[in-house]
Amino acid sequence: MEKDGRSDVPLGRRSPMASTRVMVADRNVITRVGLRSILERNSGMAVVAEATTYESVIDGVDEHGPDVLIIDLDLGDDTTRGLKLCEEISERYPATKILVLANTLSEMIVVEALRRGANGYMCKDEVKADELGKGVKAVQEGETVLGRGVGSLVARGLGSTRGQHEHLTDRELDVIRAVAKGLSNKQIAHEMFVSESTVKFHLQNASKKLNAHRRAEIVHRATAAGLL
Amino acid sequence: MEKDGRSDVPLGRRSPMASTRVMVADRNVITRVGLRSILERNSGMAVVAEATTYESVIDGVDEHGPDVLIIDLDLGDDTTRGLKLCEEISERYPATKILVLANTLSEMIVVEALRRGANGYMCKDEVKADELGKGVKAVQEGETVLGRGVGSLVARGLGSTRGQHEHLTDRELDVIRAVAKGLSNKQIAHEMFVSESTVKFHLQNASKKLNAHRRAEIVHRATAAGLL
DNA sequence: TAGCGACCTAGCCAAACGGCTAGGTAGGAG
DNA sequence: CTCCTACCTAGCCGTTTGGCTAGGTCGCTA
Repeated sequence: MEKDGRSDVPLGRRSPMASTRVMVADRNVITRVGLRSILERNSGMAVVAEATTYESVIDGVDEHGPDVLIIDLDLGDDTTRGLKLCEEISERYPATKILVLANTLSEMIVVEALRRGANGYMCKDEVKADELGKGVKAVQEGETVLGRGVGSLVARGLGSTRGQHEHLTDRELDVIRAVAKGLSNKQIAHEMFVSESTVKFHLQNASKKLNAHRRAEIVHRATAAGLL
Repeated sequence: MEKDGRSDVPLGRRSPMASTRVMVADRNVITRVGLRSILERNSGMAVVAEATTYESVIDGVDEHGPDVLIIDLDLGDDTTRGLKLCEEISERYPATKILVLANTLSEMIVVEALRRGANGYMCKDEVKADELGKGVKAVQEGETVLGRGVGSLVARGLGSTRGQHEHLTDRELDVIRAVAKGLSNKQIAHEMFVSESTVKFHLQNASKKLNAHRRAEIVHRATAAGLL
């Protein structure tokens, strides 16, 4: 990506009267440019900063104090960091509203993001152009926005499971990643310097949290949830 | 998406002298707008058509006969259809070059796409803005373009495995999908109206093709390859 | 006609897994 | 201090796997 992972930009040449100052955090250039086009051209907003790495998001928010931060939680190889970022920003910069713009739709990620301070959640592949501007405006005004498909997903999840998946621990994630590589419990134990029993223990716990009963399913669900 | 999955657009108001006419097929509005911005603004190209579904791609190519088709193979829930599309277009419309623009990077998909007539392969998250224009121009001129990371991926794959993964059969895919759901061989057998032996048979074959040794790894690899 | 690929079936055996019970430690929060 | 969480370990037992060999039928193509 960009040399320092961040790029400042002259603000709103298209809309000098822009009422909303937004910052975009996404590793994908095409998406950044697309968002800028859509928001500046149609909604009279100004994209005042961009970021492509976890590190640079905070800096950007601090420097430019945007009204809304549009962020793809997956800025590296660990979506968990994106969630932590939500938490940090919503605490330290409450004036900046957060609109998550995700590639994939995972109930777990949605509720986690919302719980940690995100004000909205939309899915890139579902959203229409005009919904973006409306969504940004809505979160800026304090509303909580759930894009197409997201709302029903959450509702379905709450109804069926009463919202307990209480996120996997670091250790459990480690084990799952090893399982995905095709390792046996014995091999994983050796790799992690613990006993085979411990590996089975973590796997059992992960099974319950993910509501899976076989390691293949665990891998599948964890992948779908973007935890891998 | 759009009502009919396709939207024609007035061509190249920014560059009346546009030398390259490109068509964009991607379900994601943001990406479509972003590509348009990048290509028309910086490279003097014209995006003459867009498509968001498999069905509408052929129509678009047929009507507009673009020089280059930029396509995300994942236009629905079955990447395989994207591959078939490559084949069909490269056969029926040899004048239109195909540049695949993928979200994820999978050696298997890359070589399959190239084998079926794609002229280039780039990864959305890796590509830089200026590389897009250059890439489009290059494929238009008959070159084969592999974006950042793609080239080394393919090279690594060819060197290590001599390029044989000879794609999974329908049946194997069915079994793998069932495995991902956490079903046992017995359950899968019952669901597919075959014997448990058959399930094991397909799984064994899939294992060899994917170079995996445990079902969890099979699921993981198949997922990574976008076959799920 | 022979050959090939995709599909289906059977049986064997050691290894791996899942599900459980029943312990243990260390650190943080109330 | 006590509760709670994350972490670690042990053993048991029935089931499920992985890997193998050795067959079979279709339908297509050379």
